[in-house]
Amino acid sequence: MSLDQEIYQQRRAKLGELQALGAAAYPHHYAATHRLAEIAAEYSGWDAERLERDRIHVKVTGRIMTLRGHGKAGFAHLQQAGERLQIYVRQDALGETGFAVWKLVDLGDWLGVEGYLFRTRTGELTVHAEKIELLAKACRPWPEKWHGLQDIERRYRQRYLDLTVNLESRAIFLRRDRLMRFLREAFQQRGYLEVETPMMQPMAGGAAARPFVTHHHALDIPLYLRIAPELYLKRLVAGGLERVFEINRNFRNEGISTRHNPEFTMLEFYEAFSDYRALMSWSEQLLASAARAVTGSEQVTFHGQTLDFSQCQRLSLREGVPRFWPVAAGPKPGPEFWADRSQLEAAVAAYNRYAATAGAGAPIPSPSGADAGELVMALFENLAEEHLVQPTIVYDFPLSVSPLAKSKPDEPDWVERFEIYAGGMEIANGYSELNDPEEQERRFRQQAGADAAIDSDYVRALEYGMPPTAGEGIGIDRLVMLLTDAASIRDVILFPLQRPETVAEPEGLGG
RNA sequence: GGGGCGGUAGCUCAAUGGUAGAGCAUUGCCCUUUUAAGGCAAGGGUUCUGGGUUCGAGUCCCAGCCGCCUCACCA
Repeated sequence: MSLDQEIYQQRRAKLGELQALGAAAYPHHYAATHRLAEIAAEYSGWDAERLERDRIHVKVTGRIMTLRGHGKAGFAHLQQAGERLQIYVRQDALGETGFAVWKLVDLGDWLGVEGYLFRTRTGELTVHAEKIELLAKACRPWPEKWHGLQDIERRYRQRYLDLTVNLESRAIFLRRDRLMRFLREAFQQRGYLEVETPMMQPMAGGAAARPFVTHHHALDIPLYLRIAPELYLKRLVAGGLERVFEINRNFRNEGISTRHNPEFTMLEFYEAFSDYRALMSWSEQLLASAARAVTGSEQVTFHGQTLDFSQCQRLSLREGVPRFWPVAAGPKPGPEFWADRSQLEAAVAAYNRYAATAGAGAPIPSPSGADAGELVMALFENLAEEHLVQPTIVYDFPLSVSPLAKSKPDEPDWVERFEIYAGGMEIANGYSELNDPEEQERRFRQQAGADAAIDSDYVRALEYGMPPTAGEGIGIDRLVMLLTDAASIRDVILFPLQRPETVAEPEGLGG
């Protein structure tokens, strides 16, 4: 029998002993008078004399995190919502039966304690227990109290342990919650309506990622988990919901990395009678206020660097290529390299030679097959992205990589689109929305290929008329990473996708 | 999918190719103001799996599984 199983059986047996003492193994409720945080807030200033004079009776609950037996007495720390409070028990205060219950208590158990506050010789605020009740037993052995749970895989798999033992992990999710509240409030104040659109879609549109496929039995049709809510949200704008936002999951059947989880949370929002310029300014303010709301400052530490959200740098995509051109790759492309096919291909060739020799990056495949826009985009992503540590708005993208964005009036091959980068990651993407149905249909057909299906209801919605609109998506998980200095997207997602585990059964319940 | 690193007791970690250890946790005894409580004693191992080299493998080699990092994929 393994130690796990041995401990499991010992602790189940203790539940039986507890019932023999007249207690419930798993009681239904416990009426506490205080949260541990309330006790800390109200009585941390009280000295021993005052606590003795105005004796404060409390009933508290918490999980046992430390346990120190002293013969016919003992100490423990209860933890509740990240707060700890010490309790002191002694046989003469608890009585024979109460003390027998104490003897059956283990690390990790949930306990209800009734008593009065006092200060120990070392001055620690402590509950002098008069009555204790086991509320739920930890039948599995608890992680080590000092080093805690380090194994990164187990921290994700068994988040319930991680959240209790690693309080910095708990703090990340409290910050995440604060960000979500802030964002909802900010959008409501700007007159936005929060909506929910289908996560199961008959066609996966709005982005170019591989979808997950499932099947609906009653209708006998394939359904796709959405890769973006975009096309549904814009239908709503066409329907007169002039400002809408949605915060929810997208699903992309692609690789997993420190910046990618197959399901991730996206904030998408659309406002009528607006354009990408307006959204750039508003996004800039939004990020600054979000940083302040969540961290208390517009300057945020991320991977040892200070990111300043008080203002975004701005840079056109086309400028980015010469700006971040590495010396080792030879002469910089000229300022209008993108307008001339031969200059562009020369730049790609120079970059590819550089990528091969320095091992500094991935080569850009098949320059002759790609159109100019794809090449400029590839150059930008390979050269610039990692340098965009300070919050930066990159604007004006090639049309060929932006099938849903509206062209620039004076440059038909370029669109009114921007992305926001910070910490070397893309965190937002927005544009003036294309609302000409014929133009949209042409671009869909070009993207999908002649025979492939396109979302013709979306085109139909545009045919009824969608007002001029600007929209944007913000990657919430990555934003949380920035605001919590997280190294991996998995640190900011409670249950990141992992290969399934086979759970060890504790051969409990007497076999 | 490519490359790099890792997998040892419940947890955190040690161990030149030579008897697998420590701290915490667990069990028993002592202990009525401790706090990583303390003292005495005990139990606990498929060293990820399978092959191979060797007198001898946790250690070296090969294959596989799992994880992390990285590159690729991913508007």
